[in-house]
Amino acid sequence: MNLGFHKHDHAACISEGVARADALCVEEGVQFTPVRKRVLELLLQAHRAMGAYQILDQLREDGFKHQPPVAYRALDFLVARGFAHKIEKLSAFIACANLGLHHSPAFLICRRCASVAETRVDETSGPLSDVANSAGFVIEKAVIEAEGICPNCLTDQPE
Amino acid sequence: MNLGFHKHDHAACISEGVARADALCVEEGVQFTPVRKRVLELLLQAHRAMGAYQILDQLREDGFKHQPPVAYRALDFLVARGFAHKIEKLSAFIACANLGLHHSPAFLICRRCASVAETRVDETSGPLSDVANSAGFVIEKAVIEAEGICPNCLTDQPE
DNA sequence: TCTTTCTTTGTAATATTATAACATATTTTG
DNA sequence: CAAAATATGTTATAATATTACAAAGAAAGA
Repeated sequence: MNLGFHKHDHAACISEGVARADALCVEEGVQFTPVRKRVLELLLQAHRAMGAYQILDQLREDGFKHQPPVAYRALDFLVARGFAHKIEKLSAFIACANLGLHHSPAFLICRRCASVAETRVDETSGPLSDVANSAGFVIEKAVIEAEGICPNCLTDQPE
Repeated sequence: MNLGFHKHDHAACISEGVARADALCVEEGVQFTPVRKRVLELLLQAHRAMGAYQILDQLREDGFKHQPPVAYRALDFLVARGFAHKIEKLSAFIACANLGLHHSPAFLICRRCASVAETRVDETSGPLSDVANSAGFVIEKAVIEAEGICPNCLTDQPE
């Protein structure tokens, strides 16, 4: 699986992501407004987790309005539709790497270079679901965030 | 597995928890100071996730000093030793349910009654480790927090 | 088209969570 | 005891997030 720990055609990945989100918004009959689009672009461009206030700074530079709710609203929209995810551990946001696929994301966060890779886990099976099922707990959403060292940082230098 | 979604001898669970932490601190040669002990007691007593400022309020009532660092330091201490855990999704803290056992905790968070159950998952196997291993990512710590509805709230009433 | 309704945006104020920095006190170690 | 390490007291502030309400814009029905 492509975990994002390598180089790729980044310009294409931005435009494709935006296009896909655009199409999904049309399908669902929701408005992909300029701020929302711009925030998704910023996240795709950054290709890393960004804090809401970092996004806000960028929006200001772009001439958008820049009070906190502007960023949080756009982020809420993107997260609600699965176009972006919130990394709880970092209080930050990242563009979805599998835009359009309904999925349950899991993240590998490098504590050295702060890169974040998105992967998927099976929600319906696995140890967590087993425990939940036997306890009678109904899981609706799972936050799965692993911290450690990414392959690049492992080989680069000793810590 | 006891997931905490039922009644139990709570007084005993508090005193046992504190005693176990006390013993572990002696073993490791670290100081289980009054604030640290009191914060663990509060968490055990509450039997739910508490925010740092909630803890701070309790400390104030107990006559402890109550600037934010007082709570955060005690919590850092407890978390570092596995006596308590931080629930990232809630920005809150909870006493460890398996105090003394080295383990990788996972949580089931009820979005209706806000109860939090701690369980364990195997760190070394499972889908997440598989993905990490094949990508060459070394996992050091995993945040696993499932949100949903607990058995009590499921049976209690419709949502 | 009109007008009603729903959704989105603008803005100010504030709430919540968390840390930095530095002085002082206490405990442990040699 | 002196030195070093650890823990606490305190002020200030940083970083993250939400509430509340007014205004603007888009969508839907008559």
